[in-house]
Amino acid sequence: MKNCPVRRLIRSKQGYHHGDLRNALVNEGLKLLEQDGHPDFTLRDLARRVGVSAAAPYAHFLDKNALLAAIATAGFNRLRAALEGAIRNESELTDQFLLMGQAYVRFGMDHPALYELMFASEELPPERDEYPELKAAGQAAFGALTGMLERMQRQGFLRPGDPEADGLSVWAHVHGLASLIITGCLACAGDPAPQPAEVVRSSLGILLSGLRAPARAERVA
Amino acid sequence: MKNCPVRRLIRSKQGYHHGDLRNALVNEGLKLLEQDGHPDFTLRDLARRVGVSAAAPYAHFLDKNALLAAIATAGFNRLRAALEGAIRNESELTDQFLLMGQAYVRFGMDHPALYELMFASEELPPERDEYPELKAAGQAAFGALTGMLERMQRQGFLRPGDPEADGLSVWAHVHGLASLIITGCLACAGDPAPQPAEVVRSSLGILLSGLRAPARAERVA
DNA sequence: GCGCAAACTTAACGATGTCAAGATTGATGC
DNA sequence: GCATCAATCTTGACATCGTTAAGTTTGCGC
Repeated sequence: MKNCPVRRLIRSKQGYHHGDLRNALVNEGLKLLEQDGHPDFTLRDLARRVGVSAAAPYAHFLDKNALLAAIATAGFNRLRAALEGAIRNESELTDQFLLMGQAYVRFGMDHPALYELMFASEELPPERDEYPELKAAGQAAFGALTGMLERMQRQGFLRPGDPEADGLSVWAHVHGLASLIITGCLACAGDPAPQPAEVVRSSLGILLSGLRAPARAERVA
Repeated sequence: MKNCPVRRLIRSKQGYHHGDLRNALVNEGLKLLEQDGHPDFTLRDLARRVGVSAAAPYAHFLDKNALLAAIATAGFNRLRAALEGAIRNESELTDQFLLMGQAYVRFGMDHPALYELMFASEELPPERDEYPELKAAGQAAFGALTGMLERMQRQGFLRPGDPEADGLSVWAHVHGLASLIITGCLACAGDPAPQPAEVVRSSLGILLSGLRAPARAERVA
């Protein structure tokens, strides 16, 4: 970002100074998550792949956790893009709920390691305020959900309600689906193992019914 | 289990042989998860607390992962007990859905570290067949959900359907809620931060509406 | 062109999971 | 009652990890 690191990278290729190590680490981290499917990689290995020493990352990240937070931030940005892309050029507002829900779960299935990292509170502490960019990226992705819900409510495809509250329901639902699928729990829940795509479709159908039905009075305290 | 380890424990207190190290490790692990709130503890520290050397656990567990699987198994047993206990002595079938759903999420909130471990696929590999007892305990907990749904369907409180398919929807939903709360994502999703109990109640209400509504024809392929 | 601060390397530290080798013990067969 | 054996535990070691301190290299502003 600052001082045009790309130019420096081109100029001094493979010199003592890498030039754009920060982005290189994040990108290589994303690549590494993609290829071996589990979110526990080694800082040393990552540095090795980028071609720097094991201590070099500490010039750009306070911690290994800070690097993980940067990778997770990139993950939330990609998730938001996936959600928005799923309903782009889709004029039928009715279908957008299922399309976006399916896109969410598919993102988790396609990038399980990245997805797990994004929601791992072991490494990324629950006080996500520690990483403002991560928090903002997560909120932006969530905004794609609530935005879609708000449009559907306004057009009468859903019962009127607080888009943020309903968004949390939808988020929890699709996140739960993705998480159960990734952790292999869904495969244990039936014999024969349920088909993920089928479970997602029927499950989203149930939730959509609930979001269409008029809000009912609470029954249980 | 075999050879009545408890009697041996009483007899030879603190000798060279511990007597019931396997259970002691699991129980101390549960206690450790409870007290420091994050699921990454050290095998050496656990052994230290139980009063044995760092290598002693390897007489009872192939791996650190195998020990974690045993702890997670105990966690699923406790979860099932919590779910069943939530609707015990509850004659009103109508309320059981919300009661059990709330009990599920509360279990996650009350035991975040244990809950995270139970669903961490980093340590516990997605092929959970590797740990048959863990798989069985998870299925049993899931059975508490489907059993409740089946009773409600039979009594006409829910629209008829496949209890297992509906159970997966409910499981995904409450798991998603618990996971978002534990990881701190829910706290980031609003300003001011939404109250977990309130989100859970309204969210379960929406899902319940969907499970009551007659199944609709699919609209989207 | 000089100097300085940022970006890197090397070397080391403590801690971790794990293993091989040996010590200790309870239980079993005679 | 005693030797034996397998299970259980300890000791000591190994490679690897995240992280830090100290020194080296380099680009950039003056």
